[in-house]
Amino acid sequence: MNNNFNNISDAWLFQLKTSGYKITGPRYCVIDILAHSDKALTASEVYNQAQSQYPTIGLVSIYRALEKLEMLGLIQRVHQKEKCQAYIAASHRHEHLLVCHSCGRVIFFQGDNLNELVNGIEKETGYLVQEHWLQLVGICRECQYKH
Amino acid sequence: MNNNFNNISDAWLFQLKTSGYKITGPRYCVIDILAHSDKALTASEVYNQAQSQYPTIGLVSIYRALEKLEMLGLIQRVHQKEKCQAYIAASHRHEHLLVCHSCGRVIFFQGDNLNELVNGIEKETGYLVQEHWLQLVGICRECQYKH
DNA sequence: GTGATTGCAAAGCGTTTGCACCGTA
DNA sequence: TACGGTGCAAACGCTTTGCAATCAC
Repeated sequence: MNNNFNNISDAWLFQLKTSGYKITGPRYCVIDILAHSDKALTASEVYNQAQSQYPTIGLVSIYRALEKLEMLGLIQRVHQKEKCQAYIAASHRHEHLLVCHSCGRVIFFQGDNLNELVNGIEKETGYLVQEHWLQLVGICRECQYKH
Repeated sequence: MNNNFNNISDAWLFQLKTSGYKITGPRYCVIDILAHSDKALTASEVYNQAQSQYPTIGLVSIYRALEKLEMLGLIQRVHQKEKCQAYIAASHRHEHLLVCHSCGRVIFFQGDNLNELVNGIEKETGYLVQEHWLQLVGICRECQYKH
């Protein structure tokens, strides 16, 4: 296993290792899948994809790998109306999500400026606002042309 | 049972009735609890509160009542990091949520203007943005003074 | 009276835990 | 070699379903 960061997977593996965890087959497999997915995946979706490249993998290992990757800030949950248990590679910068309602593809965007809004709301309500959570839902280019 | 709309409960009961559903004890009870709560409540939280005023109520009836109230647009889910199964009275106007991270109290606010941001993102990404979802998390005035 | 609604019990589903075995470092 | 990680099976908690009894209209 090399440590030149040709891609996200390697960076994740490195961070796993330097955090004191071992690099194992199941973890490698989960990382490979999530680092290259542009759709948020649930544990069982990862499981299904994983079985072709690691047939003996157990669903439990997926759950445990997801837990660690989330703890390390490498993946994040995507909340949707129907379900909130899907994970996607986390963004390092301050970014927000745009989810395709049809195919589930996720992209990140920056550039919201909510400071003014937030300040006004703090004055109005007395709340101290700690974080904001903005997510757009729409239809991606490909799905628009499918219909 | 009267139909003058002294409060939210009555409006909800009226809408239930005019939508063809019967007004029953369990439904009345769930409506009474949710229409007067400023915190998002899960099914089992509603259940716990309900038992004092309707001791024979079943958890299943709570689930079925919540389902109908959500369908009618009278309540809505509140998404939080840990859990996304809690309901609160829905806002009619275009409003967003501000949730207290400490006590769970929810208030609504208006006045976001994301049109500019959304237009820019549509051009940039090719996505057609259908809805946006903005939620603030903070600490309410009371909880700030508790510590 | 009639059909919708209820509450119980059981099933269902996704997730977590206990444990003996295995594999990385 | 040591101990963290694995996979199986079982437990768990939340939610849904089947069904006979009940209740609103």
